[in-house]
Formats: sequence, structure tokens, C-alpha cells
Amino acid sequence: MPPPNITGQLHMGHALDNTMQDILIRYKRMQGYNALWQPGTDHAAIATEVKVIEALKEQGIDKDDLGREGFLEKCWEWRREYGGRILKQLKKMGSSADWERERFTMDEGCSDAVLEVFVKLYEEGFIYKGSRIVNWCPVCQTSISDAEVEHEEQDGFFWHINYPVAGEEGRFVEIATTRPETMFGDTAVAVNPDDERYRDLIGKVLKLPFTDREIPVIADAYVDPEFGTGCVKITPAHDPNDFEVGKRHGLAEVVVINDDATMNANAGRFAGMERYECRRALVAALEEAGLLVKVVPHSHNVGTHDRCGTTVEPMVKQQWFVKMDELIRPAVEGVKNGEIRLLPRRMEKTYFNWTDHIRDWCISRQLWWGHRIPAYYCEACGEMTVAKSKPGQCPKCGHVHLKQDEDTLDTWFSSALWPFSTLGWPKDTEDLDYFYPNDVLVTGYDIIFFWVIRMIFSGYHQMGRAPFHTVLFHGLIRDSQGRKMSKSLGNGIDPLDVIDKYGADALRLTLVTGNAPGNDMRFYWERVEASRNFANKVWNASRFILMNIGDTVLSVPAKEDLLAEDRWILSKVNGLAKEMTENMDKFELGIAVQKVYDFIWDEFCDWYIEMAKRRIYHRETDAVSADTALWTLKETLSQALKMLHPFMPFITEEIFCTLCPQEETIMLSEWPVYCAERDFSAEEAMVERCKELVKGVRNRRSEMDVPPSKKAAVMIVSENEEVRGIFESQKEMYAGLMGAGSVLVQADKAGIADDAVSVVIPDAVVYIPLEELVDSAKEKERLQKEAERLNKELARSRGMLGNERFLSKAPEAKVQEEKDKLAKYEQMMEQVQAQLRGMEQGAGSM
RNA sequence: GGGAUCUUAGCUCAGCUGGGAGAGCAUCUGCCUUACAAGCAGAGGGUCAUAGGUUCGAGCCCUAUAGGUCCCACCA
Repeated sequence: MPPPNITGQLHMGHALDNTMQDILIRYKRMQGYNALWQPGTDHAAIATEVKVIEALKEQGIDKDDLGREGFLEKCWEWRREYGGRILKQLKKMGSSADWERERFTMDEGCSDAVLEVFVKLYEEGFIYKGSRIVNWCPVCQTSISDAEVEHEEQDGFFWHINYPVAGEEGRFVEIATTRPETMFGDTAVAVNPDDERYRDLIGKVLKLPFTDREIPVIADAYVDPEFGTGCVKITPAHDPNDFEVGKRHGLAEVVVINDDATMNANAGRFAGMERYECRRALVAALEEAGLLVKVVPHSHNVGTHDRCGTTVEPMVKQQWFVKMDELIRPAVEGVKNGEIRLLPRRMEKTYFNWTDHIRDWCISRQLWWGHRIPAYYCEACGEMTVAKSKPGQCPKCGHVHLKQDEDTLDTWFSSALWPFSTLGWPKDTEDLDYFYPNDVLVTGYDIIFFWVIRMIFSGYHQMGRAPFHTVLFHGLIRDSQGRKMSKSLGNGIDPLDVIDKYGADALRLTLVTGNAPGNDMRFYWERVEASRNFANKVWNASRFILMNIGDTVLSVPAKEDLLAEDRWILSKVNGLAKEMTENMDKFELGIAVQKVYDFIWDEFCDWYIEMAKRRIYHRETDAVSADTALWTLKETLSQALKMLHPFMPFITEEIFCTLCPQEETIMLSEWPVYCAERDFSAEEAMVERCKELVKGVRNRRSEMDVPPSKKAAVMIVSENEEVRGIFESQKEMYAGLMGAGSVLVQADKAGIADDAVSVVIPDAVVYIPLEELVDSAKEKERLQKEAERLNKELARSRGMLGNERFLSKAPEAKVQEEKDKLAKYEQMMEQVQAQLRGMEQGAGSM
């Protein structure tokens, strides 16, 4: 289970994520696997720290007043009070995780794993401390990783500023910048070495306005002559590109912005101003001094902190990094060679897109809540030691006072180890041996870079094996207008609210229905209602069956007692098991649930229950038949409930335990397996034909506006003995289904009026003698339409079969299929035409 | 700038390896039929964005175009 943040409250994303996982875990558990679903929570470094600071503020307490120890105590308190909240909410969803195994990224074991990995990576040279440009959040007062920066397009300006050339009165170099306030940190102006316009300037010195500093003009290929003025101010301490340029040219890094985004002393008279305030004041001053050439509107990307939305300040800082280029290689290879499969497959492209451009991972955070970096500095000589615990003395000078690094680790550092740290690693445990590697990770595509990639490379590096073989991604739940659900918009739907109103089963069904993997989904209350209606349907059907079974003890009926419709539904549910298992194995949860939904509602409720009613109600005339029907109902229902169970655990459990009191729980019942003895394809096909016929009659009655009170007899004419047998044996039932008074079955048309309304299906024609009610002209028209339709089909079919290339190139099965269709249509056409001829004759004789 | 993805019935979306277009909701008609009116029985509604191409055959594969969404990216 992706560990939710301890600050988290259940939202739709969690609901979807956990529903999918629970479906998979319940499915595998029913198949007899020892299915582990490992739950837990994440300490969520920044999120929690911010939350606790806010809570303290309300009490008038400042973080710094408490000190590190005191503040951490508050964090733990907070965690004890609220950390379990989201797990409780997950339980309401029906999540059947192994709750007694609950872990926390900062518990002892997980923390051991963090120490182990950090020290190992350091010793291997993958972790280093260095002075680099990092993303700094001035509000959270910490560095953040590239993945935590969100870029947004903002309308800004290009300020064109003249820098005077030293020693050449009246000569200026015009630079263009989007961030004038960083000017005080400029240590050069760069031009492209091939730019003819500025060739003579290279090596000259410029006067930096409002300072007494002079900076050189340098040449660097990084400068695009086409863009801006072709002259770029270089601020190594506050821009990642400039930092690189500065490295190449040995430029000084002049810091001008403080950690809280105010200007420092290097800004001269602007010192102390907030960065944007400084920008305004500086631009005004430049204008006054006549150095502002022009201001051009310019939209550009600005990096913001994904947690708080603050514009990130690039700063040069001493930070800890993980060197990625080598570590990422097995993670790339693993996905390329199929050891790890990302579903849907297109996610693999997103994955490679990131790995191809991977940069070192900044893992240090200037926070207190989190795993403290296990680096210790000698207070005497400054020597740094990286170790799992504090060394007794400095290995260099022997001094006994060492001080631990103040920084903590990125929260994702510990969650990257989740697949094995939760199983006991670095200890060599039985669980680890048994459960690692894991099988499936379910998560949203939004954390592929934060988490998935980092788990994969950590798994390969620490364990030597991929942490799982499949990653199933899901999309986002959006509101009904397609917008992201967010607190600021106030358009979020609380899953707990949905559960209160419609039940967890309805919510789960809604989330998993009609959604392809990785696609976003809109939330509609109407869809929840539809899900609730289905739950209701299942409930009512079950109630009917339970009511009718009552105290009756049902035993498996003798084969010969099973009627065609019994075999039909048993065969159907048997086929369903096969199909659903295939879909589940392919992670096609939406397709799978659609199938069991359709089966229960359309086949089982609308047809089989209706077919069985008569036998149940007439128990006194044939107890065996009644019991056979009841047994079939019970058998089919319990199979269907099992297949529905992973999706709707609550209602299925309740019904199943009532239906099969000897069973303890549906959770541990066996997932239905297709068996050949239950495949009655002949009866299946036959009953499908009968359904066609019933539908045809209903259709006609509806079209002809026959009131239900008018229950005429219908006549079924078929040359097929088997068809006749089925209708003959269940005349009353079919009469009931068709809304007819009675059913007569015969082999030929003898005694049937020429103008009787007819329904033509393959192998049979039904006649509904409704003379006095029916407008025979209308019926004739209908028949003509039907003939037209059949003609089209015949033309299409004959066309295909007349095409030499189709016959030679299409697979044989397809050709045969088409031949069968043609024969069927020809037969039906014959019947329709006979009917039309009959009507004409009938009209003529009147 | 790079990449992904979407465009199918009035609405929201399915459509697995190419072989006669589906669901839910909405609409219309008739039913309180003893499990269910949150239901039952029927009906209407789609040149599958556009233009080409591959194929015996394209919603599905290829190319281009239009429009939408998203991700990544250090152009000052």
C-alpha cells in the first residue's frame, strides 16, 4: 500500500487507489494465494512539519522557542493523535489490508533501513555533499528536489537594462532580464563567442549599476544570439545556468538573497527589501538613472513549490545529493527488458522520459521532522564522519565531541525503501525471504517520479532485484466539470460522505466501473446512484431466493432433472468465471466488473429468476423441478456473489453468509473456476434462441399497442424438434414471459390465419393471431421493412462471400461464420416472404 | 522546446491482439406483474474530429490537419 501521509484525510484519490488494490488482493486471496497487502503511513516531512507549526502558532508558540527536541515531541504527539486517522478511513472503504502489520516510515525498523541505505550509498560514493544550485522555498525555509517544483507559465516582463562600459564614457551594454533584482549578484555579462556585434566587448569591463563593482564581459556558447539582446547577465549564485557558466569561467558566486527572500547587504541601499519589493524599487531607480532601456511583456515559466505555491528561489547551498546516473541504469534496464511492466504501457514512455534526463537527487531538507542525516562533524577539526550511529570520537583527531548534521532527509528517501523496509530489511527475515520481491504496485501516475522510480532503483541496488513486476497506474478523479478536485476550489467530494449516503460498495463500484487504466475519471453523483441501484438489485434478488429456499434443504440435483434453462444459466456463470478471470489477470478491472454486473442484472435477474418462478410457485405439482430451480438459483447466485465480492465486499459477504451458513466468510471462499462439465453450450445456444423469440413477441405486442389484458394465444411453428421440445415442456413459462394467454407448439402452419402477426427467428416462426386488434396494413408494412433489412444483410453477406480475395485471404473461421450467417438470413427471408404472400392472399380472399 | 494523451448516442465514458457500433444517465411509450417503481417491458438516437493511406476488411494500424487535456524542460 502506498503509505498515505499521516497528515492526510481520505480523498477520492485514496479511495480509488485502495479500491483497486483491495480488489486485486481479495481476488488473489480467494484464489488461495497468501496475499499480503502491507499497510502503513508516511511521516510526510514538510506536510507534517507545516501542520504542526500551524497548530503551535494557534497556541502562540514558535517552533524555534521549543527547540529541536521539543518540536519533535510535538510532531510525535501529533502523529499519535492524527496519524491513524486515514487508516481508519481506509477501513471504512472495506480495505482488507494486513492491519496488524501496520508500519510507519519513521518507526524503528524503517529508520534502520534508512540509516543502512544512506551509509551504504555514501560509502559507495553515490551520496555526496556539495555546493550546488538548489530549489529553495523561502516560506518553508528548506531546499526541495526538482520533482517538488511545479512550473507554471506566468506573465512577466523583460527588462532591458544598460550596463555602462568602464572607461568608455557613453557606451553601454544592453542586457535583458526577467529578474532585475538578481543584478547585485552579477559577476559577468556573457555573449556568444560568434556574435559579431559584441566581439570587441569580450574582455572589457562593465560597471554594475548601484554598486562599486566591475564585472567582465565573457564569451560562452550558452548564450543564444537570437534571444533577447544577445547579452546575458550572469548571476552564478541565483540561476542554475549562470551557475554552470560561472563554474566554466571561474566566476565568484555572490549571494544577494537571504533564505527568507529578502535582499542582503550586497544589494546596497535595497538591502532588507523583499525580493519583489526590491524589483519594483530597483526598476524605478534604473529608470530614474536613465539605465532602463525598455520593458517588454514576456511570459515565462516560474518554478513554484508544490506544497505551498511559493515561487522557488534558486540558491547555492551546501546540500546532500544522490548521484543518479549509475543507480538509474538497472531501473531503466528492468523496464526495458520487461522485468517490470508498467500498465498502461504508455507510462513506460513517461518513465523513460524522466530517466533519460535524470539529474542528481537533492535529499537534504532543512527541516526537523524526518530522518536526520547520519553525518557527524568533529567540533575540533571539522572532520565529517558518516555512520549509522554517533562515533565515540573523531577518527582523525580523536576529539570526543561530535555534532550531527542538522538536516533531515527528503521524505521520499524512506518511502523508496518501503517494499523491503516493511518486510524487516536490513534484517534477514522470513517475511523478506517469502514476500520479496513483491508483485504489484497500484498507484497514481502523478507520483511516478517521486516514488515509483525511486523504489525501483532502490530495489535493484539494495536487494539486487526489482521490488515488483507490475505497476498498475490509475488516473485522477475529477469533478463533474473535469477539474481537479482541490481544497482551494472547494469542489472536492468527500468519500466518507459518499459512503454515508450510498455505502462503500456503491462508491467502490462507481470508482472502478467504465474506467480504463491510467485514465482520469469524472465524478458524478448519478453514477453513484446507479451503483447503489445495482447493490439494491443484488439485495432484492437475493432476498427473493432466500425467501423461497426458506428451510428447504437442497442437494445437488440429478443431471437429468436440470432443465434447459438451468443448464443455460449454469453454463453462463461458468463462462463468466472464465472470462472474468482472464480480465482480472490482465488487470482489466473495469471490464471484469461490467461483465458480472451485466450477468447478474440482465441474465440472472431479468431472465433466469423469471424463468424459475413458475416452477417455484407450483411446488405442489413438481417438487423435484422446484428444488432443481432453487438449487440452480442458489448455485448461480453464490458463484456470482463470489465474482462480485472483490468489488462489493460488504453486500456480498452479508448475503453469502446467509445463503451458505456453513461457510465462514466469502473472503476465503474459492474464486470460481471454469469447469468443462458445466459447459452446456448446446442448451446455451438454444435458450438464447428462445429469448430472441420471447423478445420478438414482446416487441410486437408493444408495437401493436396490445393491452396487457388482451392475452391472446401464440403459436410457435418450428420444424426443429428440439426447439419444439423446449417450448412444449415449458409452455406456461414462455406464455408468461411473452405476456401471452397460452402457447401452442406445432410443426407446421396448419390452422394459422394468414394475417397473423409473426416473429421470425432462425429455426422458428411465432404467430400472434390478433386479427381484431391489428391493422394489417401496418403489419404488412413492418414485414416489408423486415424484408428490406434482411435484403441488405443478404447483399452484404453475398458480397463478401463473392469476393475472391476475402475467400482466399480471410481466416477460414471467418469465412465459415459468414456462410452460416448467409444461410440463417436466407432462411429468415424465406419465412418473411411466405408471410407476406400469405397476407396478400388473405386480403385477396376477403 | 520535447513528449504523452484524448476527440465514439443529448451527457459521462467503455470498446481486449483490425472481422457486423456498446453501457450508465437523460429522452419517449406502456406497466404499482406477489424480489425489486432505486423497478419491469419496449423505443428513438452515432458518415466513431477532418483528410489521406495500408488491408479482402479500419472506431481500432500509419501519415497529416484541427481542437482539448496533461507531463517534462535551466532559454536569460
